[in-house]
Amino acid sequence: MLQLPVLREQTDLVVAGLQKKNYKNAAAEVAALLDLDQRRRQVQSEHDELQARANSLSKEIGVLMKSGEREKAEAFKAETTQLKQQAKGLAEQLTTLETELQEALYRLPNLPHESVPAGRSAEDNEVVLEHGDLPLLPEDAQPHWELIQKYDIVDFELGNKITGAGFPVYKRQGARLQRALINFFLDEAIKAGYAEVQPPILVNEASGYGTGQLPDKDGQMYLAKEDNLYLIPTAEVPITNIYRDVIVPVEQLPIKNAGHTPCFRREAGSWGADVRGLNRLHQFDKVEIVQITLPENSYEALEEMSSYIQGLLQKLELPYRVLRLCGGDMSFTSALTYDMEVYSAAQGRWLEVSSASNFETYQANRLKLRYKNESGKTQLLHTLNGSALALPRIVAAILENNQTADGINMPKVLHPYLGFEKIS
RNA sequence: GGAGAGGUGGGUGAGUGGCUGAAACCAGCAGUUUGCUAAACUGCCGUACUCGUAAGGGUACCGGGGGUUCGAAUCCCCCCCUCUCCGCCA
Repeated sequence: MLQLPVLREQTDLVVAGLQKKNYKNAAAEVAALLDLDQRRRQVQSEHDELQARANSLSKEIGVLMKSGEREKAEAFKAETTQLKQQAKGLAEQLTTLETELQEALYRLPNLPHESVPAGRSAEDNEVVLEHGDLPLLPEDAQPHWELIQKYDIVDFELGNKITGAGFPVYKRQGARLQRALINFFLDEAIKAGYAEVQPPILVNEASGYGTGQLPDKDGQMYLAKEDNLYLIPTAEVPITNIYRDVIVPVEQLPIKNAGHTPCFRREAGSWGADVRGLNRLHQFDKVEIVQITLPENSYEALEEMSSYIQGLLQKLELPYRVLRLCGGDMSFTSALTYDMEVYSAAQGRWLEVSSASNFETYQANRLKLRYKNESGKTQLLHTLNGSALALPRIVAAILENNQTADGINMPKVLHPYLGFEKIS
C-alpha cells in the first residue's frame, strides 16, 4: 500500500499515477483520504492531551494515597474520571477514523513506474520485443484441445466428474510432461541462484493482505471457510509472506526464492471466449520466482528476472514476445510489469505464460518487510516476482507448435526429464 | 478432539495493582584501555503514531480483543497460538 507521507507530500504525483493506472476519481479519493488523515491527527492530538493529563493526575493520586491525603486524592479521582470519559469518546472516534483511513489506503493501487505506457486495456500494451519465428503448421493442424484427446493425455471430462470445469486430469505422457516441466523449471531456478522452497498452499487472511490479494481480489480466491484459509492463486503469496514482519540483514540481500505450487483461481466473471482447453483453468501448476531487494536494485533485478524467464522460453524453443503492460492493464499491486506471451500456433494466439513485476515498496509496506540502512533507520525493501513458468499454456504451445503427422515432438531440453522424445 | 503448562524487548528471563516502557544477563553499537586478538571498563541500545524547524515533548503497545480501577504486564472474561501428555491419523 502507498505510504501516507508520500500521499501528503507528493499528492499531485500520486494523483497523476493513479490516473495513469486508470483509477477512477483519483483526485477526489486522494483528497478525501488526506482529509481523513488530517482529522485523524487532529483527534489524536486532542485525545493524547487528555490522556496525558489523566495519566499525570493518576500518578499524583498514587503519591497522595501513600502519604495519606485521602481527600485530595478523591478530588483528583473525580477529575480523572471525567477526563477519561472524554478521552474514551475521542478514542472511539480515532478508531473509526483509523479504520476508514486504513480501508481507503487498501483501496488505492500501486503507482506505475515512469516507463509504464499510458493506456486502458491489453491493446495498449507495448511490445518490447519478439523472439523466434512463428511456426508454419500444415493446413490440418489441430488446436491443443483436440490434440490432448487424440493422444489421451489430458482429460477434461474426468476432471468434470471429480471436481468440475477447469480442473483437468493429466494422464499418461501428459502427466509426465507436467512433472518434467516442473523439475526443469526448478532446476533452472536453482542454477540461477534461487533457493527452492515448498510453501503451504493455503494461507491466512493476514498473508492475503500482505501481498495485496486482499481486499482487492477477495472473491477470486477459493476460501476454506471452516478455517478461514484461502487457497493460493499464486506461490507469490506464501513465498513473499515468509518475510512478513521481518527486518532483513542487509548482507542477505537480495533474497531469491523459487517454488512450485498448484495455483487456484475462481476466475469469477472471466469465463467466455478464449478459454477452451488449457487456456484458462481453475487449478494449474506454476513455478514462481520471488526476489527481495534493496530499493536501488529492484529494477535491475526485474530485468534480470525478465531475461531469466526469456531464457526458459528459448530453451523450450517457443516463439515469444515481451510486453510492457500499460497503466490500465497492470495488476493492482505492481509498479512495472512485463508479460511474456508464447505463440500457440494452431490457435494463432499469443498466450500469457509469465508476468514479472516490481512492486517496489507497495507490498513491503503491507508486509512490514524492511532493512536497516547505513544510518540505522528501518526502511522498506522492494519485492518482485515472476512466473517461471505457468504450465498449462506452455503445454498448449508445445503441443500445437510441435505437432506432426505421427506425434508431437518434445523440446530437446526436456528429453532427460521426460524419458521420451515424442508424444504418440 | 481431551487434559495440563505457558505466551514479556533481537535472545534468555525478572516482574501479581502506582516510582515498570519494563530489572538483570547475553547479543549489538560507540568509546576508554591495549604489541595484536581477547578481556575489562563506560555509555547507548524496542516499535508505531503524534506535536515541534530542531532540541525535545506526548500517546499507545508486555499473544489478540473486551472489562474492573483514579491507575493494569500484573485482577476478570472471550479468542488465538506454542509446548507436554492422551486420542486419532498420512
